[in-house]
Amino acid sequence: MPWLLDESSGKNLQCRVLTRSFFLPQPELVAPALLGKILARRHGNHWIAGRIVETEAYLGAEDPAAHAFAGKTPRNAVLFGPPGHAYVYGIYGLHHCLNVSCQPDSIAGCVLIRALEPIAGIAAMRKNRGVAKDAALARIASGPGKLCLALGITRARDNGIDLTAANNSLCLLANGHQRGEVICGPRVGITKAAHLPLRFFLAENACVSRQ
DNA sequence: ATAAGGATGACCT
DNA sequence: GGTCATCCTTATA
Repeated sequence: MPWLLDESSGKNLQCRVLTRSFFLPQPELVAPALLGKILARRHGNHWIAGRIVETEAYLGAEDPAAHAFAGKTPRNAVLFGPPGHAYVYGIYGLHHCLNVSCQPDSIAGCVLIRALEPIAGIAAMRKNRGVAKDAALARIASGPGKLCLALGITRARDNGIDLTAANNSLCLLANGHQRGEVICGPRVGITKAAHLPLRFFLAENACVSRQ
């Protein structure tokens, strides 16, 4: 049971790792459920962590915008594996994006983590991003590429990691935090199936990737 | 062997 | 709001 120091409130947060069954339902159910949960990177005894404030659901064969749509390939194999694992891919040659696999083994589906509200290791996040020591908190991890850079997430290091094991260097945690109102809307940056309301974010949260 | 095209972010106006 | 930097996977020949 990890404890995280919330650097904003000064309080210690007792957390539990999310279970495999959390990720068993369809992505459109898991995506909103992940809002308010914590994505944590551990280097030995040191934690970098943030609360998830924005997600998107990507389905399987019925979703033309999903990487799994064209079938299983070496790149997207994690999506067809067991739930609760990290699918990390490079985009535009410049950025990485982090997804969590959903649904039972052999059924594709995932949730894209799009934005975090920094909780712990905030100085390290700023350093990883290459921004000033006093750069705005709300802009540190307010996008899928930004949060991967802030937490040092890459395909080479993290693709396929089990996010439901607290001992792993990357994992997903929950604490008793009560999240705010969830808003649903169209996904960002895609051209296919762009009308589907599969993006979820916390209302009036400054850390989402756009208003 | 080669070509096409992204689930983005930073910086400019 | 527009431009551009720039890499890897995939499909086709």
